[in-house]
Amino acid sequence: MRMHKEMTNAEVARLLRGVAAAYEIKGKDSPNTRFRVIAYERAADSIERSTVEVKDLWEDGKLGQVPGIGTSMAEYLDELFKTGKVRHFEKLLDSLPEAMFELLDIPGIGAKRAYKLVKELGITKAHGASEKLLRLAEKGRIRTIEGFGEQSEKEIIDAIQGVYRKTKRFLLPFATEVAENILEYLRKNPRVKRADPLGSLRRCVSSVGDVDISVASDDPEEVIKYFTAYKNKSEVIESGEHTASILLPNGMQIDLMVQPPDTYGALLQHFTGSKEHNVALREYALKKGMSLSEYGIRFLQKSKVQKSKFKSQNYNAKLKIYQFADEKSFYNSLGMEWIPPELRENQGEIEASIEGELPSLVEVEDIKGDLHLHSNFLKDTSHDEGANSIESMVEEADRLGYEYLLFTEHNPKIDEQEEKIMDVLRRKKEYIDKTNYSRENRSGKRVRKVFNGLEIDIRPDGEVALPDRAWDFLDFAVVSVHSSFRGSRDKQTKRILRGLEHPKAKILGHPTGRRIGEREGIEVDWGEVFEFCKTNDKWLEINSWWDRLDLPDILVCQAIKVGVKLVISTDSHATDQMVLMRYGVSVARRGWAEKGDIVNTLGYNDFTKEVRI
DNA sequence: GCCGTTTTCGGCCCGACTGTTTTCAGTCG
Repeated sequence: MRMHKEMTNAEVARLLRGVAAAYEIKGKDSPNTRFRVIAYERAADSIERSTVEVKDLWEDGKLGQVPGIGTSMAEYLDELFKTGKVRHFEKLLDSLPEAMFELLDIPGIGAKRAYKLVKELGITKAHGASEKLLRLAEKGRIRTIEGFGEQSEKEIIDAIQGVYRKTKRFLLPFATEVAENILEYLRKNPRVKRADPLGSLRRCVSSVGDVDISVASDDPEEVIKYFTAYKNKSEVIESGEHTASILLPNGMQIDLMVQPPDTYGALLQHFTGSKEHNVALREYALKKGMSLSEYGIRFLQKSKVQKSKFKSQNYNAKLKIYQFADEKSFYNSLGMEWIPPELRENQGEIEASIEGELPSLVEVEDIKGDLHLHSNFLKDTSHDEGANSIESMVEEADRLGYEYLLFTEHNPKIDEQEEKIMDVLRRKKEYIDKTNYSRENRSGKRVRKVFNGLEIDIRPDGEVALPDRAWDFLDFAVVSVHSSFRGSRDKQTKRILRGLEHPKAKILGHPTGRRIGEREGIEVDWGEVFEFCKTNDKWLEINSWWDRLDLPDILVCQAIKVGVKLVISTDSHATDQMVLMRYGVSVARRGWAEKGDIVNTLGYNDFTKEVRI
């Protein structure tokens, strides 16, 4: 396995997984090996999930912040980043065939099987090891190895071929919409008592692999029959007693699980995850003498918990397990508050829940205005024009119950003559002033204000793409990066801070610039940007656009800790996109945001005080 | 090797599935 100084998180994680595999094979005799392997795997998971580069943390002397990295691991990483290698790891890895490590990527093959396959089949070249394995499998060579058979040979073939196929992930808004159609269909059946999304979809992770759904019903057979009869499917993959899977024409797999209403709570809890949340929850319960599973809670003999708390619960004497109809009673029985699914990532929510200090998360209903809207009023803008009129977007805002809006068409192309730019912006201001006047008086019931803004490019050097005197036409504006996404952290940080210089540059739009599945965002010293925003009253946007969802949840969490104010906006380019606000809200919730952290939850009067215009 | 609301020592999540197994090992989520 290659090591070098500039290792990314993914590479470090891969290295640690390799070390875990090596220990699994070499340390058979030592009783502690099992846990050492787990420790390395946990550290790898933790590093892979971290949005901050571990190398940067190391430079700042903050390696200890990463969960799962203790004194030994920190010393090894220190050696790795300093010298480009870890002698201890090299010694361990060099004594094993290099080819086995590539096989670890194949589902169903772990350390032991990878080692055995490579040894028995004499695969020596590390590069292309899985292709070689595939060819040998197709020749029927694997079934001859002790511990393998025809079945496992076939599985290995499927798995290797599948590696190159099954990588597709779906964006949250898309998966949610598909799932909701199916949930709606299921709920129409009178035998369905409850139907819920599970897994990453329920936790509102920004992209999801497959869609899992659970149903509470006393008649699983009937529900499965009904589910597999869903019209908009391309095939039924599997249909059993309690579970079934269908495939949709777009390639999305929908897995269904049916359970009786009495035991539905533990099931919902278990399959909502995350894995890390569940592991931490079970470890906590274990210390109190309780064992948790998808079936309920079982008491260990040494348990000191008062079982009186459980009196109201269903006790299944045969299975010796307490069963739960809903999640709330499950968590409550552990002495905890119910934890919103968005928080279940083992990021401190368990501790907060025990202390009764869970945040009161922001909700869609709290939002009082949309601050990023593209109408079709301006032509020849630097990027996409909106599809609909200001009027139609204002009508939609009324329907959504908003009290104010900010129109933020892209700035006019900068190479136009300055007088021309001034002209169109003057016309827009006059139009909005006029419209507001008539609407406020006519409505009678509620004041609704339309603010005049723009979304202005921050150019590579940090200058904004607008003539200085044009700012006078605007109430306040969004500034955003739309180009030059590479570039050093230092340069990009300076660029952002300069872009926010003007007092009316109030909001930093889609701050990282990422497009999920397309490109990474810009590299920025977020700590510095957060401090700047806090001191200078700038707001960071959580953009609800389906493949942006930007700020990402983890940065939301960090920003809030510093005390930075955020806004949630849709970046709508058409009227029917304004309902996408819920996805921005879900990002905020995953970042532990409360109503008070989000500026556009303020009513009109408080908002104008906050924006100071 | 990590970690602390019983612990700085002594623990370490839980169950399903699969295969080659006559009682368990490996892998996964």
